[in-house]
Formats: sequence, structure tokens, C-alpha cells
Amino acid sequence: MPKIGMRDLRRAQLIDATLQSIDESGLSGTTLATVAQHAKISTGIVSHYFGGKDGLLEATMRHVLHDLWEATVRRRLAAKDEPRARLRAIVAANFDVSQVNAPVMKTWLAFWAESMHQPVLRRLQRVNTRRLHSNLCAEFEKVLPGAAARRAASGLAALIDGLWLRGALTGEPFDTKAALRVANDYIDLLLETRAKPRSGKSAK
Amino acid sequence: MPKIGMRDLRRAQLIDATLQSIDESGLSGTTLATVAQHAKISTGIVSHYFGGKDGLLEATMRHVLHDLWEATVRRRLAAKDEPRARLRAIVAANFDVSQVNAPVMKTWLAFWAESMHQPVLRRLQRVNTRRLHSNLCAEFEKVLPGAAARRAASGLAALIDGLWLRGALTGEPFDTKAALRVANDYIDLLLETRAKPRSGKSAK
Amino acid sequence: MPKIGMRDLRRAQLIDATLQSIDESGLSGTTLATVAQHAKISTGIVSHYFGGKDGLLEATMRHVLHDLWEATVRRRLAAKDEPRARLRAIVAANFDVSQVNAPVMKTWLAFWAESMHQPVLRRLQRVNTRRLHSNLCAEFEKVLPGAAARRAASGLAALIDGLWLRGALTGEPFDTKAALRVANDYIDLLLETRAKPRSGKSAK
Amino acid sequence: MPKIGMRDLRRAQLIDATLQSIDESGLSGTTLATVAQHAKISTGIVSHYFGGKDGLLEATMRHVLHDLWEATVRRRLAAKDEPRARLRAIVAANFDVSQVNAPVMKTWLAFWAESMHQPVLRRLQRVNTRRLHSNLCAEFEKVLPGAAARRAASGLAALIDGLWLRGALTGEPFDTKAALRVANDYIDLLLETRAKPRSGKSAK
DNA sequence: TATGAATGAGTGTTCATTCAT
DNA sequence: TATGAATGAACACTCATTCAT
Repeated sequence: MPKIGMRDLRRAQLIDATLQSIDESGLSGTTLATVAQHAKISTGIVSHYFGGKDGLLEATMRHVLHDLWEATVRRRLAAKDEPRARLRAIVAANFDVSQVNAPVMKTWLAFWAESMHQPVLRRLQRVNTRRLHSNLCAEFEKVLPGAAARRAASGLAALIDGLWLRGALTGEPFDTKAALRVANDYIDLLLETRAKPRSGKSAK
Repeated sequence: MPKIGMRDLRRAQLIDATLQSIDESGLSGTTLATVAQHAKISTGIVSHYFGGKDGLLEATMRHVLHDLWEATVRRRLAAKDEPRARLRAIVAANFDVSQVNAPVMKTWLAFWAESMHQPVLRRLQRVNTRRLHSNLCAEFEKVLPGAAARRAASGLAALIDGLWLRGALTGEPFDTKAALRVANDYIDLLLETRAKPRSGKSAK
Repeated sequence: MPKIGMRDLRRAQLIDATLQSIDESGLSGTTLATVAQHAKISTGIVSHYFGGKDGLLEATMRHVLHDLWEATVRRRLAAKDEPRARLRAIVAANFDVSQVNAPVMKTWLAFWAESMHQPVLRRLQRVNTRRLHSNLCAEFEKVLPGAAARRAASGLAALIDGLWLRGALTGEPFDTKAALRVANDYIDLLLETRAKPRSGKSAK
Repeated sequence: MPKIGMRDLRRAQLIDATLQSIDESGLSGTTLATVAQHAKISTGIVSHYFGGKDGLLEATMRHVLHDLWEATVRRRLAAKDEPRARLRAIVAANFDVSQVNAPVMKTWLAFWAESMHQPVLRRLQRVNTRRLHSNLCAEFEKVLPGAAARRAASGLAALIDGLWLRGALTGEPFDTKAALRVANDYIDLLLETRAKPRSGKSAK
């Protein structure tokens, strides 16, 4: 008798095993055999459920992205309906526990490298990059003129990713508090420019 | 008679071939054969000069890092001896043409992913991460109190890396001008805090 | 309560699915999964009814041979009780619709290749080869001396198989009419030798 | 130092190993490992020289076809310039020792089965089928009217293939003498029709 | 120094077969 | 009787590395 939901259970189990294996050995050191070993099932079943290794990485990344977006929605809903609070919520979502644990961070790094050469992954990556930017834009535009808002969004998006990146590369537990402080300070600085607009001659 | 410098010539030639191959196929798609093909030499010679594939990536990354540090030193020397100018010089070095071309950007991404699992690469990566931070710190400390300076350095380092990362991931030519503007604006904002220090209650 | 004849129904269904799958993908491209898919049943049931893939091919081939023999008997009974008519009937049976459709032709070709290495199939193939020869012999012996009759039977058997083979290999619908004409002409030529026996010095 | 002709030597060696392996285990039982074993070299080298298993079978079949065509040319040149002698030469070429040994016969059978589903092999097979027919046609047309010549060619081509096929399927050494006698007798019968043309109403 | 032929372990993937339900 | 999830051995193919020349 086929268990209802067996397919989803297995897929979740395999995605988890993939994250573990990438954590241990990196993507290049992750084989269907290591994934199967972590999941304590046979190798054949991995290809059976995901159609191959590529499908497995894609599914894993979709899972990670889903968690990120879910965290973003959740935190935004919980925040006061005000730009500063909303921006802080978005920032916090990017440093959510679902995003700053070792398996996920290593998977992100591998994903970026692969996305440069795999169309399917590239598409996922672009959607995510744009989503963060447009989320930030939406808030900044409430208080800043268009061009300045877009620049602010670019800056904050970059700062978020940069903080995340540098935190990930340490190899040590992510210092969420420090990252939040730097990012939130940046938000404050950007919002302050509202009052006394900058000269705009700063670009080299 | 072995030509003087033959070894260095070959190594430079192979490093260049490696960058090309990574540009074309990514690190996972790069084999000693593809590198040899790009360099128009035999496969055996690669292992001979670098001891293997790992040595090749390490050497390639050392080369890229060397270019970055060289650009940093050059631009700092050319800058006025003043924090703002020096900071701008450091920022510009990170967006130097030697760092924002496709082969190098893809190699950086691959390097980060690999550095999480290869001690040799990890060491390289740490040195670089710290070097940027301490360079920035040195300038900020001239005008900001210790803690604030370190925070500013962390922020600017993250922004630089984040701008670089988001630029690299587009897959299109890097928009240096836009990146410089965002980063330099951030410098200005950070330096302005000197006058009216922030309250420090911004962290969540 | 198991339905009476369920077993035979399933077997017929699976044999048909096997022929379809071989038609589509060849024997080497036919798996128990493709057979099950064509029969719209589960994979496990195939092994259950035939004990495995080998048993399936054997049963399929027995089915095809049964059709051939059945056609031979039917057409011989319908023919006048006279050597020429009987021989024509045997020829026609070998080009019966049950033998010259794409699924069956491709299965025959695969069967021949496999029969060289599988004792069970080899036995089937030998029985069939000999049956055709002895059927032809029986008729020729009514009008030709023993040695000549056997030689005539060998020739006609080979011509039948050769016409069938070349027709099968075209990949297009089998031209039964043309094959019949060539074979029947050969029968006529062979029977004419009765009057003016050949010299027998023709062999090299 | 690369030996001149190493490539051709290896290819010949591997083709021979393939024929041996097919003789032993059939095409379906032939793997790159069994071929490598027969050639006493490593498995990787097979794919290296032929690009894969498909390339290996194609090359092997090209080799067999080359032998057949070479035998045909050789024997035709040696024959008297007269239709009957030429036809006998063509027949004999098809039963040449290069074509009636066990490894080659089993390879032919496998080739036919595969050619139904592999375009590359199908093309080879068609060329060969047509070549025999047109070679025979060329001779028959010297002494028979067009339509009769083509029919004679079809008949003889089929008889040749049929004799070859039935001889191959026995699994015992090919009885070349018997095959030649039957085929040559058929040639004689066909050429005799020149004098007293047949009625043409023989087709069913 | 330089070659590239050769190796053989390792990879993703397929598939006949088994078995709990 | 029937299912299809699961197994695990087998496969073609890749590739870093070695080594005779």
C-alpha cells in the first residue's frame, strides 16, 4: 500500500541529507552516495525521487529559498506598518536562523558558484536577488524620492548580502546581533538623508 | 639548458588558462584537460607544475589576491593622505578591473565555496577578509572612536563585498560606477557620524 | 476469488505490451517498467507472472511462433492437396500478417540475436528452423528425388527467411506481394527441374 | 613520445576484442569492461578511443562491412568478366571466411536488431543492403530485361542473406559448400529464364 | 623539460528483482 | 492478487594522476 505523502516525506528527508552532506564535504564532495548514506537509504532512490543530482540541488535550493521567503513574510507581518520597522524586518529575515546555520550557508555559497553556469539555478538566483531589492525598494519609496530610494535599496541589499557573506566565511557561528546592528544603523542613516538630501557628487 | 623563468612563464600561462576555463565551465566543469587545452600544452604538465588540481586553484587564487592587494597599495599611494580619500581608494581597489571581470568573479565565487572545506584555501580567504577589515579600520580609527571605527569598518567591508557579490551574480558586466557611488555615499554617512554620534540603541 | 483465466488474460496483456515496447525501443531499450507502463499495470506483476525478463521474452517469442505455426496449419488445410499449392501455402504463412508487422519483425530480430547466447531461446529457434525445413521437404519429396528435395527445401527455406529479413530491415511496411512473387517463382523453377534434372556440377 | 599509428593499433585491437566479447556473451552481455578485459587494457581507454560504447559497435560493424566489401571487390576482380562468374563471385564474397566465423555472425545478428532503433547503424545497414542488390542488378541487367533483372537480384540477394542467416543460426560451423551450391543453382535457374521467359502470373 | 597514452577508482544513473502492505 | 517503494549491483563514462619515452 502506498503511503500517502511518502513522496513528500522522502523528498524532505533527502533535502535534509543533502544539506548535511554539503555541510560536511561541500557540494563538490557531495555524491548521491553520501546523500543516500546520510538519509540511510539506497543510492538508487535519490535519482528516483529527483531525477538526478541536478534536480536534487535545485530542490534543495528551492527549499532554502522557500524558508527565506517564508521568514520574510512572517516577520513583515509581525512588524509595525512603518518603513523603518518593515526594513528591519526584512533585514532580520535574511539573518533568520533558517539562513545562518552552517549547512544552509555552505549550500548558498555553492549555489552561487553553480548558478553562474546552470540556467535553472541562475533563474532561481535572479528571482531571489530581485525579490530582496524590490522588497526594500517598496519601503524606501514611501519616504525617499525614486532615485534615492532605489539607491538606498541597492545599498541595503548589498550590505545585507555582504554581512551574510562575511559572516558565512568565518566558519564560526554567525554573529546575528552584530550584523543586525550594522544593517539597522545603515537603515537609520539612509532614512536620515530624507531631511538633508546629499549633494550627489560623491561618485568618483 | 632550462630557460631562466621558464617555470614562472608556464605557471602564469596555466593560471590564465584556469581562469578562462572557470569562466567557460565553472570550477566543477574545469578539468586538467580543459586547462591544458586552453594553455595549449599537455595534460601531464599541469600536475607537474602545480602538483595537482588543488595546487592549481590555490595558485590561481593567490594570483587574484595578489592583483587585489597590488591594486590596493597602488591606489592608496595615489590617494591624498586623508581618511576619506584613502577609504575611497580602498573601495576602488576592490572594484578594480582586475577584480570585476567575468573569469575572476566566477573564480572568486568558486573559491569561497571551496574555502569552506579546504584548509589551504580557507587560510587564504581569512587573510584577505581580515586585510580588508584592518585596512578600513586603520583609516576609520583616525577619525572615529575605536568601537565605532570597527563597526564602520565592518559595515563598509560588508558593503564592498555585497556590492561586488550582487554585481558578480548578475552575469552582466559589472557596473563599477554605481557600486562606487553607493559605497562612497556610505563612507560619507559614516564619517558624518563623527560630528553627532549616534545613540547606539539601533541594534535589535 | 481468483477469476478463472485471469492468469492467461494477464499473460496475453503483458506479451502484447512487450511487443509494443520492443517496437518502440528495441529489446535493449525494453525494461520491465516500460512493459508495465504499456500494460498499465505495476512493475512487480511482470516478474510475478513470468519469473523475470527472460521469461517474458521467451513467452513472447512462443506466442509469435504459435501464430506462425497456426497460420501454417490453417493455410495448408485451405490449400489444394498438391505440392505446388502446399508449398505456396507454407510460403504465404511465413509472410502472414501476424509475422510481418513491425513489433513482431523487430522481436524476431532481437530473438535471433539473443538465441545465440540463451539456451532456452536457442531451442525454440532450432525447432522453428527445422519445422520450416521439414514442412518444405515433405512437399518437395513428393515430386523430387531425396537429395534434390532436401536441397530444394533448403533453398526455399533460405529464400523465405531472406525475403523476410530484407523486408524487415527496410523499416517500412513489408511488401508481401513482391516477396510472394519471388518465392513462388522460385518454387516454380525448382519444380521444373523435375523434368530436366540439373547436372549438379554447379557448386564451386 | 607518441607512437605513430598507436591510435589505429589500439582501435584494431579493441574492435577485435569486441568481436570476441560478442562471440562469448552477445552484445547485451558485452560491456566496456569485458571488451577491455579481452584487450587486456583498462576500461577508460575504450571510451577514450571510440567516444563510448555506441562508437565501438559502429566501428566494429564498419570493420566487418569493410571486410565484406573488400572481399567482394577482390573476388569480382578475380572472376571472368561474365555475368554468371561475376554473380558467383559476389555470392562467394558473402560467404567469405571473414563473414562466416562465429564472432562476425553473432555481431551481424546483433547489428540487425540494433539497427532498427539506432539511426547511425540503420544507415550502415541500408547502404549494405542496397549495395548487394545493386551489385547483383548490374550483372543481371546484362542478360535480363530490366524488371526481370531487378526481380532476379532481389531473389538472389534474399537467398544469400537467408542462407547466411540459417547457417549462422545453427550455431555450428558454417557449411559454405552447401550454401554456395544452393545459391549457384539459383543463379543458373535465373539465367536460364532468359531463353524461355516465365509467364509472370505466379504471384498470388 | 615535456608529452599524451594509460590507468583505475569514482560518478551518476538504470533496472531487475524483492517484499511489506 | 496486486502494488510500487526500495534495493543494490551493474553500467557507461570521467578524470586526476602516473610514467615510459
